[in-house]
Amino acid sequence: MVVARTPRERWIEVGLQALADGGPDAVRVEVLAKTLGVTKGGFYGCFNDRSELLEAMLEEWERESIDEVIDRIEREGGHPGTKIRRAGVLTFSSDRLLPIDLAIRGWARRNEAVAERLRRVDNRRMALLREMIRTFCLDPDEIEARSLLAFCLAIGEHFLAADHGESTRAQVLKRAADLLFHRP
Amino acid sequence: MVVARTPRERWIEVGLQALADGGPDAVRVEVLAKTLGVTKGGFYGCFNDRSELLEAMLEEWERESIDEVIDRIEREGGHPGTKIRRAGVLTFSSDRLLPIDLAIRGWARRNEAVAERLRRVDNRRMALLREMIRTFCLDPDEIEARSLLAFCLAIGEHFLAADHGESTRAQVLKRAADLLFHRP
DNA sequence: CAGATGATATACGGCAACGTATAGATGGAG
DNA sequence: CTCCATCTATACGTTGCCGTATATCATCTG
Repeated sequence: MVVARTPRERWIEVGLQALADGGPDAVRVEVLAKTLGVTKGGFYGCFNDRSELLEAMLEEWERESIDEVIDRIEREGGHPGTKIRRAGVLTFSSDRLLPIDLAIRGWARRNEAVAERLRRVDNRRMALLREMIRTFCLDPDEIEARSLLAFCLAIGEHFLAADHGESTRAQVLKRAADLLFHRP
Repeated sequence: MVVARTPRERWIEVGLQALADGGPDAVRVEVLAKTLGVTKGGFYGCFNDRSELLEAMLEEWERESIDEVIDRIEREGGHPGTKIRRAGVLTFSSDRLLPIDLAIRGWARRNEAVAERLRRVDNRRMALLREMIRTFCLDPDEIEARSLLAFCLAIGEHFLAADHGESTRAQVLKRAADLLFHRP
């Protein structure tokens, strides 16, 4: 068995990078090949076509977003507050995962299969948020509302262009998080 | 002077529709022509090239989003709560403007010129939110935090795929809005 | 009614990307 | 060292789209 010089995983890796930088339409086989310093020759040995790469990219993203992040924080355990904070750091502070995450959210609006995967990942994350907020809030409806607010803040922040006068975005985010995560 | 059968505005209109449906990469001159039931012949009489159409689309969107929505609610006046509610209805409940708005947000992440326009529009909207929240909240930092939360909720909601158990998204949104818009 | 004017259709060349076919290179097995 | 399996480079045909050039067609004007 001759080893692949450019294995499947590398195509997926640069594919996710291209997705993060330019959306799904920027994931072009020949462009990825150039990025890797090869031609597309080997690509069609790993994948039947471009759509199969897109599928594999989503698979990998879902795996990294759930298996790696969530399973890892569950394994390390700790107080719910610690856990959700660690989950936030692992996904939304990751220079790697965050741009991919945002790109996939835009993609999901136009593609039901992508939306389905996103739903699985988002439901896991919402479960963590609820768990954390339940530690200081009793009303289930309010738990749900605060969880949605927190999630929307984490995501929506990156889709907003507004300024905040003297304050920085980080300062306003901090204050907003305080409102959500402290007993009313 | 012979009238244009397909004037500039119609290209912009179907362009915005294509943008809403498939993002900026879906705005293809020949595709729009087919949508309009014509060929691209007349297109290059209205625009020098495709990028000029994209520019004009953004111009039109900014105009509709600010001049029409904001100026209109300012003119009609009323209590800040009434105004911001009317503004929300006019933009975020619009089957026309909302999908364009969301598409532009994704686009802005990859294009500085688009981000600049979005900033102008978002700053106007944030100003309305602050004005409303100031009616029941005194702390300027908290006003800013609540405004950001409200805006992120309105936008982020559409980029989230999570479910809410027995509740509907609309119910959770209602409760979340109550948390933000009522005196602490 | 016959140009003239201006909008649109048609035809063209070019480019970028897809997917296929084939030839060549490379590493492991004997 | 040689051969074979397998991966990759190259070349090709096709498609979709851009932008240009030119022909055609509709409408206004005299």
